[in-house]
Amino acid sequence: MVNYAHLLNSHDLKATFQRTQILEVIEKYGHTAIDKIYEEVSKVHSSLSLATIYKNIILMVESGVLAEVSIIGSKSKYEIIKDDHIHLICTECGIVIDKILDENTAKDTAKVAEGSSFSLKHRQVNLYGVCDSCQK
Amino acid sequence: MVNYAHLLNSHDLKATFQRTQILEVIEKYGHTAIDKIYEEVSKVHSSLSLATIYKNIILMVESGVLAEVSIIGSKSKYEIIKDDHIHLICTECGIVIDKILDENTAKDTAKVAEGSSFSLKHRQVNLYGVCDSCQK
DNA sequence: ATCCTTGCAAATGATTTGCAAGAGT
DNA sequence: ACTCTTGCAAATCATTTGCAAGGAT
Repeated sequence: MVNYAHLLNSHDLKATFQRTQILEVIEKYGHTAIDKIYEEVSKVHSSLSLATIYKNIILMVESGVLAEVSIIGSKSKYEIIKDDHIHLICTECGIVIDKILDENTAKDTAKVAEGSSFSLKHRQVNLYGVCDSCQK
Repeated sequence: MVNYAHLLNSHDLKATFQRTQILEVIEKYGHTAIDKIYEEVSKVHSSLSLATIYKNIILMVESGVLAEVSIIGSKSKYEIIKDDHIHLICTECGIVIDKILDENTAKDTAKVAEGSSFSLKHRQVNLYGVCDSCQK
C-alpha cells in the first residue's frame, strides 16, 4: 500500500482524512467517478460533503496527484498519476483497464505532434469496445 | 460543400433547418461545443432553443452522423464522423486539430486490444499540448 | 395525413461558491 | 497559533423532459 499522506505532502497538500480516503477509493477501483468516490468515502465518513470531493479532485488534478480520464458518453473518471498508458474502456459496463503504451505508439504520436510545431505535453489514448466479461 | 440534407436522410433523420445549420456550424469550426453551436445557429434562427440542440446532438451521435470528442478539463466538442484520426488539443486556446492516424499506430493499438480479448470498436487518441500560435 | 421535430417552461442534475467552525502542521 | 480545509446551504450552470404547435416527407 502507498503512503498517501506522503504523496499529498510532497505536493504541498495537507493530508486530511478526506483526502487520503479519496485516494484510497480511487486506487481501489483504479478509475473512479465522482459519485462513486462520494458513495465509498461516505461509508467511512458519513458527514462527508460532495463539495469537499469536488474541491479536492480539482486541487489534486491541478497539483499533479490525479489525472482526469475523460470518457465519451459518460462522466469523467479519475486515476492516480502514473506512467504513460492506454485505456481500454468497455462501453457496456464502463470499466477502464490500463495497458502499457508500447514504445512505438509513443514515438509515432510524438512524431505527429512534432510535424505540426505543436509542443506535446501529454496524451490520452482511449480504446472503446466490449470487455471480456461483457461479451458473455 | 457537403449536402447535409442527404447526409441526414441517409441516416433516417429528417432534414430540418435546425439540423442542417447545426452541421454547418460544426463543419465550419471543425470541432464545436454545445454553447458555440447554440450561439452560432442562433444568429440565423433567433428562436432556436438550447433543448433542440441537445436533442439533436444526442440523436446525431446515436445515428452515427456526429462523434463526441471528450476533452480533459472542458466540455465535449462534436465533429462530423470521418476516418480514424488523431486530435491535437491545445490546452491554452482549446483548438482541436485533426491529424491522420498513421497505420502503425492503428495496428499497434489494435494489437493491445486483441491481447486482452477485448473487442475493439473505435479509438480516440488525444494529444494535449500548446499549439503553434499559442506558443508566441 | 401522418409522424417527427421544435420551442417553451419547468424539472432535474451537476458543479461551484461563501462562510463559520474544525483540523493539520 | 496560524493557515488551510471542511460541511453546509444556497447559487449557479448544464442537461433533460412533457407537451402543444409547426414542419418534413
